[in-house]
Amino acid sequence: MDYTIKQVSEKTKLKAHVLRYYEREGLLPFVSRSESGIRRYSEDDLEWIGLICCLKNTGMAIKQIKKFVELSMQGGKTLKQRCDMLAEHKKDVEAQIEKMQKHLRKVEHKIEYFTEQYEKYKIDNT
Amino acid sequence: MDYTIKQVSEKTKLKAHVLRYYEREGLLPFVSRSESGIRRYSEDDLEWIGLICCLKNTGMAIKQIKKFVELSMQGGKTLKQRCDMLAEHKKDVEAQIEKMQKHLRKVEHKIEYFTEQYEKYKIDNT
DNA sequence: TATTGACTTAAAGTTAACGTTAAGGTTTAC
DNA sequence: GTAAACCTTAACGTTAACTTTAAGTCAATA
Repeated sequence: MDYTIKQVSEKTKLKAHVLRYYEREGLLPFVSRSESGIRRYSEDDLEWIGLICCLKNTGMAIKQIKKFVELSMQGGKTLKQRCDMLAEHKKDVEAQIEKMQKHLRKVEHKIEYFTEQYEKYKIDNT
Repeated sequence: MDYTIKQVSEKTKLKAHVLRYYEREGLLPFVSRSESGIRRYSEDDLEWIGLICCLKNTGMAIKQIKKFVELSMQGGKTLKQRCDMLAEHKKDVEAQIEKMQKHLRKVEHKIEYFTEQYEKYKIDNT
C-alpha cells in the first residue's frame, strides 16, 4: 500500500513541490520509485515525514534535519548521537516556549492597559 | 537623558543597522534627531522598541507592526483598533505555544524510544 | 487519437529580514 | 588639532525556505 506524491501531499499538507524540494535537500533519501521513476511513499515514509515536519515546525533548520536523517540511515551505531541531537533540540524548544510565554504576558499587559485607556477615552469623548 | 543609536543597540541587542532599517520600514517614526541630524532615542522610545521586539519575536511581520505603530501615532481614536489587533495576536501566540507543546511531546517520545533502542543496541553489541 | 492531467527535472524567481559595503560627515579623547 | 570612533545615506548582497516556470515524459480517458 504505497502512496503517490499527491496522496502524501494531501495527508501531510505539504505541497508536492515541497516534498520534491525536501527530497532534493536530502531530507527524504528513503523514498523509492516505481519502474518509470515515479515516487512511491510507504507507510514508514509517512511516519518519517511526520517527524520531519515536527522538527521543522519547532524551528530546526533543514540542514540540521538532513544531518539527523543521514545519521538514521546509518543504523543503530548512531542511536546515541541521534538521542543527543533530539535532547539538544528539546532544550531549544522548551526555551522557545518559555520565551513565547514571557512575550505573551507582555502582550496581555498591553491589552489590559489599552482597554483601560479606551474606557477613559470613551468617557472623555461623550 | 537621550540615547545614541549605539547605546540603544547595546540595550536592545538590536544592531545599529537594524534600528535604522526598522526606522526606514516605518516602525520607529517617533525617533527624533539632533540639530546635526543624529538620532536621539528617549526613554519612551526604548519602551516602544521593547514592544516592537516583543511583537516581532512572537512572529508578527514587520508590515503588521508598522500598521500598529501607525495607528498608535493617530492617538486615542485608534485605541479600540489597537486592542483588537493585540487580542488577535494574543490568540495567535497562544496557538503557536500549543502547537509547540504538542511537537515537544513528540520529540520527547522519540527520545524515549531512541533511548530504549540504544539500550538494546548496546546489549546486542557487547 | 488526441487531449487531459499527473508525473519528471532543472533552473530561475520570490519573500522576509536582515547584512555589508561604499563614500563621506561629525564629535570626542588626548 | 588630528586621529579614532562615532555618525549618515544609498544601494547592493545574503540566507532560508519555498514557489514558479519551462520543457518534457507517461498513462488513462473521451
